[in-house]
Amino acid sequence: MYAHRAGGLDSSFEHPDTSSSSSTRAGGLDVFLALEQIGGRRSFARDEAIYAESDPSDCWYRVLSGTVRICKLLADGRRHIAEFCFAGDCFGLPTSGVRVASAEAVGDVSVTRYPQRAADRLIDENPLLVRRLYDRTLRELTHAHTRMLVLGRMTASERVASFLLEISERQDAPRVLDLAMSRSDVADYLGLTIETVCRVLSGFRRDRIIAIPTAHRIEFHHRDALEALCET
Amino acid sequence: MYAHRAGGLDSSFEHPDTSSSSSTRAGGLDVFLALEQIGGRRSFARDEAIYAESDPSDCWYRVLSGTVRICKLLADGRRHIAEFCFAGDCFGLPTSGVRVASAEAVGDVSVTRYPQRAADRLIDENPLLVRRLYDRTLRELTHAHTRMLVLGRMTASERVASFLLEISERQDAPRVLDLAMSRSDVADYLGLTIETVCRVLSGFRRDRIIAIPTAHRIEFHHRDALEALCET
DNA sequence: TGCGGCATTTGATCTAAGTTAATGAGCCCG
DNA sequence: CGGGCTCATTAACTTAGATCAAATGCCGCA
Repeated sequence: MYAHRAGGLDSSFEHPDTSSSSSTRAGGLDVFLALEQIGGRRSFARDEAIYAESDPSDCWYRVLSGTVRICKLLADGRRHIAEFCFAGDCFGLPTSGVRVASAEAVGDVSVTRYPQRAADRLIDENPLLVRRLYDRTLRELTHAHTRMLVLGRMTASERVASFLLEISERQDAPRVLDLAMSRSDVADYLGLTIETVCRVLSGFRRDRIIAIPTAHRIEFHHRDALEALCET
Repeated sequence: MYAHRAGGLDSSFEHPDTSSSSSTRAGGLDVFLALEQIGGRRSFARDEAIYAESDPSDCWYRVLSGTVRICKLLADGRRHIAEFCFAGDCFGLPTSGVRVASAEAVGDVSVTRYPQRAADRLIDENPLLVRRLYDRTLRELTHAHTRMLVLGRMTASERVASFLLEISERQDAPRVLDLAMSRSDVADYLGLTIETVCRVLSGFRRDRIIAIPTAHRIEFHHRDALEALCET
């Protein structure tokens, strides 16, 4: 349930963990290295927009450092965060010519930017690359399905527990958690309000399941209690 | 908002609408025709399982006729429907060796079944096929993001309105809607209860936005009112 | 045509989470 | 070092939607 690591926008090019038996090299050419060549580095400050909804979509990105949030807005300002992207994660892959969500820097962020045209050419030339991107996207889709279950059917406590475990697994730190994002980001990711997120976290702390030394640091005392909460 | 057609598990092989400039033919071989060759036909009765969660995943499917639901369950029986698949839609594409959701026939259903091994071989030989599957999966991911917004941030009325419009667009019938699925399926798709779905539909009927001649048939009288409800 | 069973609808409460509001804790900058 | 931010937390109250309960309607079948 909470094992999102393989599902999200993660998995670096360098450490593919797909079931594909294909080698990374094709005719002596490292296709992923080639992809790195065409990417340019960009930096964004906290809360800066990387792209906005309805922008033309002519490139995609990979996070080098920091955290990115992918957001969708309703007309009245309600916000939903579709995904958080950490170092190694890709985002903004093209589904049409126009962005269907915005991307913003949670803190200071640096990314590699891949122009669509050049990446497309590379993709057309390198079947392995498509295969890799395809496998990655299928895993993202699995993650999306898990998130739908969370948003559609889980209680506030279950959502927060699954969030803590998900982020912890993606950060690969089982005992402690550094949250780059605000309570408001967490709430919009989980379909809750800030206040509910706070109340649930305080509840977990009262029950000695976690400690919260500072607002953005969580220590796990009874990880099993959190795991029990989001058992499928 | 409600324009899910391009997003879902739809788009037949015959009518690709991707931005890929590649032709369907490679060296005179129609790769999609080849894919059809390796598929075997299967039929399932109403409520029959096509596969179950945690089953080994050694094939995938394409709907020929009828409607399929993709479900995930929580330990205590809470259910979520990740997707409805109609004629032409694919489902059960492999993300790992094990099913992460179950697939069930909503009514009587017939499908084409593609053995994983043979399809994989075909995919390794035909870069165009991966490219097509990749594009399709990216569109599914976009649809999944829209669904997350619906589940995370929309009210009951907005969810039901977006559902009616989504299904109507996928069925390509703008004035009338035949729902293959029960109220319970709709509720589990939208993260609501049966009763709430009924109440919202009754409300729409009271407001003369729709008519409900039979429980499984909806007529649109003021489509614009539904569209206004789920304006992003 | 009438009967049984299931799905749907409607109504009456209940409650989890939202809303509103007040307070507290960092933290940046002068 | 201290004042004024913003963000987080806590508490009081409200509400949308869930739950519980009771018709109602519809369809297959004898």
